[in-house]
Amino acid sequence: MRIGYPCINRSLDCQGDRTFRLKSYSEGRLVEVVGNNLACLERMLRYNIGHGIGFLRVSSDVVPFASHPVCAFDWQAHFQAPLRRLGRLIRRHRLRISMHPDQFTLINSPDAGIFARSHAELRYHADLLDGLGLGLDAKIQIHVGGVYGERDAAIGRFIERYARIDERVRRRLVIENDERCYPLADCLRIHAATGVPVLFDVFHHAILGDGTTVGAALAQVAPTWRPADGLPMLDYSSQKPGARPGMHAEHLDRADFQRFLQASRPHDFDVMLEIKDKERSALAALDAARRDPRLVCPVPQPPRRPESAGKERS
DNA sequence: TCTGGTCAAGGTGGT
DNA sequence: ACCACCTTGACCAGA
Repeated sequence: MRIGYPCINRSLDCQGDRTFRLKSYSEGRLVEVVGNNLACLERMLRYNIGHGIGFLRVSSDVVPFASHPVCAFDWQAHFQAPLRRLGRLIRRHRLRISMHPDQFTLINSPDAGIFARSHAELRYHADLLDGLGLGLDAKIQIHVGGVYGERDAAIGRFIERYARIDERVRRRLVIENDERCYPLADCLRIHAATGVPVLFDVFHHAILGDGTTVGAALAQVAPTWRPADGLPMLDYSSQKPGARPGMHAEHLDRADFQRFLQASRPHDFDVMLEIKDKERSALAALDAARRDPRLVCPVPQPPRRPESAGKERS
């Protein structure tokens, strides 16, 4: 079990998801922002290594407009060296990486144009993970999509479209149960038809589920991940007190997290904390899990010769 | 320099 | 048909 947080580290004075307006798109601007985002990603990775955080969701905004027609720039070639370097850092410390394209990525839309744009967006995510040189355990998680008034047809369309997606996307793609449209049971049904692994969202399941316990749900989800996919990934959050059901908490609810750790035994997985205060909750979760035999932390920084110690950080 | 309206993309659910 | 919400900060035009 590794523990992680999504996209942003609030303790650092850098943002790895900086973007700009489409209207002000230029190659110069793109290069500047991507350079910034990669530098900040490196700082997040080093922070995580230093703090025992083994799992990170990389922001979809690392390369703004990457899947938009306006972007004709070969960013993969231009940033090949830094991408490779970050990838080596990730692999050396056995960090787990995921990405989560946003809600506009809908492969089951009846609109062929929306599917095409979503496919392009997924290719970008795969390009970034490939560019980092990461193994197939680095996943891209999406939701099933919309219902469009006909669930069965919408699920059928997902299955059809999945077969048409590029292999280099498909081998990284996983689907996640959501809190409005598609509960775990639907995801498992889609898995049975396609083989796509199912990423279990504990909080969504509590809102839109059939009452299956966490333990029983994990027993169903675990076999959907093949060995090459790595450990199953999970999303965990808890309810923001007093807010509309479904709102993510500001801080880790330690007691709830410990109940989750208890209930999830003996299954092993990597858990992503979808909680607003990001790395602070990850640190609290690490502390809450410190006696859990499943917990693994990044391999500590190997000792370095003094003259090379400063180089990689510059 | 400051401020607030606005930002690529879609779908759901309420009125 | 239309709007708020999801989620979120920060970009950037205009004062």
